[in-house]
Amino acid sequence: MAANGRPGRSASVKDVAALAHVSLGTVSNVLNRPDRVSAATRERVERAMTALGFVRNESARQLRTGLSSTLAYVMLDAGNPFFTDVARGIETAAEQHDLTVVLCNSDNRADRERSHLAMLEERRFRGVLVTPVDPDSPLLEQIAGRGTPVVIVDRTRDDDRFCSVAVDDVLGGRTAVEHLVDRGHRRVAFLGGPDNIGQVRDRLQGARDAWAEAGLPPDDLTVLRTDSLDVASGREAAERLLGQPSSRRPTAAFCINDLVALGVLQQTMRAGVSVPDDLALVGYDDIAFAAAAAVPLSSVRQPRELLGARAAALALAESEDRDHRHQQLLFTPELVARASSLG
Amino acid sequence: MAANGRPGRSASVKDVAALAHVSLGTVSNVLNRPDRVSAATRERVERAMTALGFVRNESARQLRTGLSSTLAYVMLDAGNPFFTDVARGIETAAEQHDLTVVLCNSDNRADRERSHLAMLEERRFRGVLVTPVDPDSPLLEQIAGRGTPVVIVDRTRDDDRFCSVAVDDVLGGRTAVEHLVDRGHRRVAFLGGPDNIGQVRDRLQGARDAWAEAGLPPDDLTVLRTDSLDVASGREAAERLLGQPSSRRPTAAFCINDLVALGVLQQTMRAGVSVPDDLALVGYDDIAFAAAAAVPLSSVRQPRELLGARAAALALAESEDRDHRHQQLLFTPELVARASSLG
DNA sequence: TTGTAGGCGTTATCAA
DNA sequence: TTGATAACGCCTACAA
Repeated sequence: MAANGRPGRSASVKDVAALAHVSLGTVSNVLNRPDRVSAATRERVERAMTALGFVRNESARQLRTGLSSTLAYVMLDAGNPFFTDVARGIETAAEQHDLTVVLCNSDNRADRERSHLAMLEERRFRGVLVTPVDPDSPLLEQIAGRGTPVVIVDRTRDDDRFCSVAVDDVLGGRTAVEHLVDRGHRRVAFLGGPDNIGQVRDRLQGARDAWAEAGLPPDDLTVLRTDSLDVASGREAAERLLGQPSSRRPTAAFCINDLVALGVLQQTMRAGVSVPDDLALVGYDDIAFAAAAAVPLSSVRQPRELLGARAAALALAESEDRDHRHQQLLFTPELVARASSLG
Repeated sequence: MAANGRPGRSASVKDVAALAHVSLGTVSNVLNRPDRVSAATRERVERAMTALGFVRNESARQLRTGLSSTLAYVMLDAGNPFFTDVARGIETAAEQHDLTVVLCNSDNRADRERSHLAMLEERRFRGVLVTPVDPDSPLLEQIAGRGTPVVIVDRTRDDDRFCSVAVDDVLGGRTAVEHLVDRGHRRVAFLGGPDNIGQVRDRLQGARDAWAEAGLPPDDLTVLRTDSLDVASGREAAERLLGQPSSRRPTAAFCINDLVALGVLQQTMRAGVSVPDDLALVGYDDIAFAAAAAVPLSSVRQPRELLGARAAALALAESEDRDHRHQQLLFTPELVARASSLG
């Protein structure tokens, strides 16, 4: 296969040049400015390339040019469809600019996030998009300081040292609770946690705002904390919820995301409690599984793919623009009402 | 931030050497053989590194050493939890060997798979794991030919030019149908497609084997084709299934994967048809959403994380072993019976 | 223990 | 249009 002399190393421009009886610079020209080389020699060079199975060495290219054509997205949890949809948006946008995207999964672990970011920094990517486990990680500033565009996705930071794209979580929480109040609910539970996640705080804040503005007693909006944002946490929280005497039990639950809502739904059905008659349910994210649930789930939709696409565009703009001004984009969520909250 | 003279380029070993008043080789030693440098100078060098915000340039390192410490997994569909679980297995195994993993999503598109593979080839990764859209893509052989270990994940090829890890799909199909026959079903539907996917053919083959061995008439195992392997396809197939007169309608359905089964479940409940009383259901993959479905889904479990972990190990072994023999690993699936197929 | 020099594969500049 | 050459940042002999 590797028809050149050195085992373990594949053919280089030098090998191609030798076989085609041209200089190494000419081979490079065939690669990068084909117009500057005569048709005859170009064809000869190209034949040599295929004969040797030549493939450009991107490390050398990048070392020389200082440029990379790949974007990285460090995702918080590859198992959550929300983030894979964001990733799809990134990929679609990147594709239009001939960039490729690699995904890194930090799987909710700060240590893994660190090791990914360190790897990305060493490889000098064109841009790094990240939904951070730890939004305050110094690595983010460090990478940005080296000149690599860093875009924070689906999180906000208080500073303007990065571009960021996010969705208005306060508004999302407000929208969900307004909907439930409109539907006549007067005892509502908020299921979510842990509290150190900004989104959890924001959505709860929005929920409380809506509740207060409806003039309802604060104590009737109960909060059930969850340890994480997955299906199991939803099941567990539902058990606590259903353990309350039905006279005092909330008639609706607003869940921090669809995974939790799905867990609640499952536990509820198992207990013979009807959704939405005995318990109305609103989730968050509107992942595909939400519409496909046994009782189609009402959910607060975020523009997932758009989020990704704009994040990619921001990274690209920053990498091309000498004096770029960071932007914080905030999108508006939208309630999608389905059977789980409609009579 | 970049305290050296050249704008746009970050600090190099040379800059560090200058600041620490040592030679460039000493800096390299601090990086790679810290034991060979005196504590005093080492500390001086390290101070210079942090002062300059030095981060090793991996492109240069890789160019020089020819070695990479990152593995890539080109996944078929990042939105399918099956593949993210495989990816998790890969990451866990890689982590133990101090390798990092990047994920590429081909999203079921051959063109995107090609562009990812091309990118990976140019970057000379340590190993490439791939669940191919196109198992016969010449790029796979090309990459392997260049000396990069290529491991085929969850697919089989007829040749032994690659390592591969897969699960015995014929056995899986057999197991599912044996279970349904055991439960007394005498009219069963197989829902899956398209037919050019090896898994679809294999699982159907296994289903037919079991059916024949039970001495049941071939026509009573009906096949409903789907266009793809997602929830929407399941809903659509269920409509066709439920359109049949209930006297002739199959009493059980074996679905090509859990996404399809979830779609069937949803459509079934919407139509007021009871699972499992009117229609028993068995899926495939045993993704987390299966157990969490409204009616917990019976499913054929594949050892997803193990699959990934072993794939990573094979890639690593091949990259380290001069005369490596390719292995084809075949794992055994296991039926997990839940409410959807139990009376 | 530390310094020097050569080269990895590529691109770009400058001459021819 | 083509060729020679230097440089990107790093690692590793080998020399001091």
